[in-house]
Amino acid sequence: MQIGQVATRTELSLKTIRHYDEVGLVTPSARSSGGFRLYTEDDVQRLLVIRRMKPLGFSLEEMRELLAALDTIAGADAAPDAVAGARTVLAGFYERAEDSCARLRTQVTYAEELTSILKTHAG
Amino acid sequence: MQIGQVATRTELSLKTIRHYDEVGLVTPSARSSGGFRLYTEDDVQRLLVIRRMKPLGFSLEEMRELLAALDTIAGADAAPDAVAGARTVLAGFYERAEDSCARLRTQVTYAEELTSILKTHAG
DNA sequence: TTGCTCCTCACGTCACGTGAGGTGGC
DNA sequence: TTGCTCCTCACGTCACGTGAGGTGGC
Repeated sequence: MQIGQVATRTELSLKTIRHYDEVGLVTPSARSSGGFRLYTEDDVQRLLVIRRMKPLGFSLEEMRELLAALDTIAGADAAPDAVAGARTVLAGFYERAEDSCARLRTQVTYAEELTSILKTHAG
Repeated sequence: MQIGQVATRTELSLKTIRHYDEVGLVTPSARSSGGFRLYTEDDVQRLLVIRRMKPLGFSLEEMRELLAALDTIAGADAAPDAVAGARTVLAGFYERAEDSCARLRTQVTYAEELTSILKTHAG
């Protein structure tokens, strides 16, 4: 799948998808002979997970760590030590994710309040 | 009120508050003879409104417009034309605010899903 | 006078956006 | 060959963050 189709499916911009490649967050599984990025279905799924993860406020580098830890746990060939380390990493992210959820819920409340204020004044 | 106290009350950083001054979003009502920024209670309220407005995803420039429009409508000395214009501006922002609210609600759902995934894997 | 707060540059950063100029591929 | 998609620089942008070096004010 070429980058344009991926952009349509994920609703991310071409530049964002290229940026994620540059920083090593989502590297296309292959390149065409002419250098075109070629994405698999799994690559697209990874981009969709990232898109959903964005509101949690992690940096791209942190999301890379988080996804790597999830991959380690999911992988059947991981060493027990690595799996334990990954679980510890995820525990840290879980704490932060809980905080982010709380913050997001507060933000929704505020956003709704302000929206209703705008409604009463809009003409 | 000095900037430090304002930062404590609003939970914004000193640099953020200074930045809002630089771009003309919230200008302190006065300066001390030595150049210290001095904020009134109204200034702080304005900062708090901005803080609540941030999740709606407007740029600082747009927030400036929005607050100016609200001021125009609230002001008793505004010309009818100006008030009508302000209402039109607010109507536009209201549309966008509704979209942002919908987006935020979706994001909360996603964030909660991901958080529960992290919980099941964290150790 | 000491200590804490504040000031203004100036440069850095994060996550992209925006062209410029060129090439791939059906 | 045409037209659309894609490529890599390189620089810009938005909303701040980070020191550096200096000063205000109780």
